[in-house]
Amino acid sequence: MLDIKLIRENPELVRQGLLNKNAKDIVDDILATDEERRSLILKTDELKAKRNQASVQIPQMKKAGQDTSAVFAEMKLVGDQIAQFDFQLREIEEKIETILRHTPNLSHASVPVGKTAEENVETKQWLPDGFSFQNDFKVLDHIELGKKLKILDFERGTKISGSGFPLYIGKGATLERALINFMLDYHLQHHGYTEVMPPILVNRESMKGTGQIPKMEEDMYFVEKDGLYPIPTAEVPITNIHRDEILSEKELPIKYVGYSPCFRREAGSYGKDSKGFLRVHQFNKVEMVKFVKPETSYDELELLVKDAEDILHELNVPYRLLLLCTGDLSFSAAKCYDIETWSPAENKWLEASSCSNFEAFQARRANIRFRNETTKKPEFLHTLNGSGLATSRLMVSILENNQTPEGKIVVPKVLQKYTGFEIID
RNA sequence: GGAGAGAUGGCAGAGUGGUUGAAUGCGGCGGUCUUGAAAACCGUUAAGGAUGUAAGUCCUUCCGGGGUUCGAAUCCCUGUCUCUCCGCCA
Repeated sequence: MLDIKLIRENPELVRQGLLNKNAKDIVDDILATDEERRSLILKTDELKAKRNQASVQIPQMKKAGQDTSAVFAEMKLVGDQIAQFDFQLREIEEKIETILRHTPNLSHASVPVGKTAEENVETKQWLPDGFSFQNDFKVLDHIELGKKLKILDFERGTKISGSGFPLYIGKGATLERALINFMLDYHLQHHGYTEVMPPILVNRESMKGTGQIPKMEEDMYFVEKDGLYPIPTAEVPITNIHRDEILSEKELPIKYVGYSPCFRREAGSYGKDSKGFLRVHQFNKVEMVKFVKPETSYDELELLVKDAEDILHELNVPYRLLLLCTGDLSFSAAKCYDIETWSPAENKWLEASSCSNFEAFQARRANIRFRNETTKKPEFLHTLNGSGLATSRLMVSILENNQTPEGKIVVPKVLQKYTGFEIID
């Protein structure tokens, strides 16, 4: 959520920021409504002060044996008026709230201005030793490999649940589990995170806190009977760990890493890019979430990206780093790097991680603060998160890049102690 | 799922209609004492909003929503959550 004070004090800055993010310009609407709100507050506060004064006087009058009926009559009227103004005020505040909740975060000054993904900036490409974009043999895609080696069964997954629900079998399931464990362990041992295993059904407040709701409500699964949402990412429960809390400055930064399955409806995306693992309704992800002091959040973002990259170095997976342009940034993000891994069969880069700084946007929505030791006042902290990483697309790259001309898969060295086997054949 | 109890400040915990934004304890912060620390003692310590250059002034908030009343932490209705017992159960 944007800070209404920022809109009040820097309307043109906000206007330009929203334009950069391809978002609706809500500035004038907000300013007018806010004006209305404040004048109403002025009126009600005055009446309430009057009522409070009477409340002090009445007991005194009673004690003195004076007649209070005139005051009662007057205060009755005052009370009715207060009720009326309060009702109006609530409507206005709801209006402001609704607008703000539907308004995306502004991007950071270092983010390139652009309309679409075309204008994202590739900032880095990392290729393993001996890697080549050309192969001397015909590479199979992950679906063919999965079928041939009996490690992935998309047809049966469809039978069990529907399309987009992959079934891992045999060494495929083991490899997936190995990958998750390796990533978790690596972040714990090398990057100083605290492991969490969060609930994977969350309530509406939590979904609002991180910004999936109301804007992206249609893309979310929903268990109507209990009012719970299967999480689209562990970012939701993990960020909400500290919802409505005031943390001490000493505790920061707090860094959590956690594995969870992720559920996304994302309807209306069939055909292109939707086969196999490329777009699924359920996938596994190791997620990193940080709660940090505002002045450190951009340094922490760079570290977060590095943490994700380290995993790919260890796995020896070719990847590139993209700095998203303003128009391609997600709703809540102020700055975001995507990490894309190479798929030789698709002959393209696949997004496997997204590392974002949300600044105070989520913290304001979820009311996550820390007490500034100098001023002694609570302030909104900054939240960040990044996939470290999502397994499904990463699995595409691992399978395809590690296949032999005979169609076998060589398990990456670092995963072997987790899988217990070196080759899938 | 059934029955009962409860939800108050950073935490614990009083308060059952009128200077109660809220006793008390703990914790935090500042000070006295001390070479320093601890202990002891003294003081201080909620959040949000409106207004104002500021000092300040005012308003709101005792789980959420609604009601009764001149006035609600306190009474009534309702929702949510927590705990205890029973049932079911990986």
